[in-house]
Amino acid sequence: MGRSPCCDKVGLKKGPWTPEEDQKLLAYIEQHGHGSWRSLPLKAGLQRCGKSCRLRWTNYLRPDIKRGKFSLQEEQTIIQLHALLGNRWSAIATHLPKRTDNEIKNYWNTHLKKRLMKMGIDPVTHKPKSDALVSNNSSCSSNLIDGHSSKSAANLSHMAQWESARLEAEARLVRESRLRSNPFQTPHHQQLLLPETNPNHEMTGGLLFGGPADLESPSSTTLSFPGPVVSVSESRCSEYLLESSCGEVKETWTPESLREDHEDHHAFNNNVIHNNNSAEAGFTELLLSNTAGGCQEDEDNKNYWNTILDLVNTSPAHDSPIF
DNA sequence: AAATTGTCCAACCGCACCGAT
DNA sequence: AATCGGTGCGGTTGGACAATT
Repeated sequence: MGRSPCCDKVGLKKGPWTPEEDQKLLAYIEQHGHGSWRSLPLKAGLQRCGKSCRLRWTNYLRPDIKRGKFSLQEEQTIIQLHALLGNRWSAIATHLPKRTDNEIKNYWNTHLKKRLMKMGIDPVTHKPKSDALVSNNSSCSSNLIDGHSSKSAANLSHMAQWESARLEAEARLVRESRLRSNPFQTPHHQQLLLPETNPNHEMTGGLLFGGPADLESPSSTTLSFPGPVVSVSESRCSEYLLESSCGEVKETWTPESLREDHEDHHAFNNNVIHNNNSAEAGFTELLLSNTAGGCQEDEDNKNYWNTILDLVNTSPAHDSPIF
């Protein structure tokens, strides 16, 4: 389409921000909210493009940012979520309060990815890099992972696909909900009014969802499949998750059946996360605890995650100065 | 002590998405 | 339906700093 640049680059400053610039940006947002990022620099007296201001704010100046070393718990969460979501940093960041997607991305690239590789685990697939490596070394800890069936891995991949879609919607809701509670939020953008209480919330996939009357979700979630692009309902995602985790998928998911889901995706849009806490805690819990059914695949899945986490936690490399 | 190499992370860039027109 | 502006996302870069030779 050939878009015009986000701002006139001529005369605009690039590179590291000075304390004075930070102060100007902070002061302006505290007083007015960011409003339109495009027009902010001029109003705030900054020689920066709006995009640069937004980045500086979201990754550095925002008051709700935690800086410093990642805790073991945070590392585990990142690894788990990355296994399911891949490089969906913003979705992952949703589950790590006060961490930015950029920070998580950097931490993954500089620490966790290397650590997994050193352990012989492919950081992309989260599986041992080669079967040969495993079969040739029965004492190798990665053997524990590879004992896991390919069926389970396939299930995991399906789960990831669905969970990914759900998380996207979830992340959006959480972001918007946060904006609501953020005193510096833009006054007219992205405002979302969540009900304070919900008399009939139900557990769905480890999360609390309100009834249809709760609110209209800002957008649907779209998945890409071989075939038509469809939207699927939250309830269907959860069903699928449960089915997959037991290895008992009851039906083949054809484009037609998925299209049916498109029919009721409105119901998905009407589902709402009841509050931030349940939204942020829900998924990880689901990941590790939706094995209540007790079927073999459940155990396999649980073992898979436990093994990854154990490996990371007990790896000598973990304490090595290399990392 | 100086030069080289490696690591980290803030910031940039380009693209995609979404809503408005 | 097409276009446009605003924003968000993920990949990449480059400079500062640390470690090593």
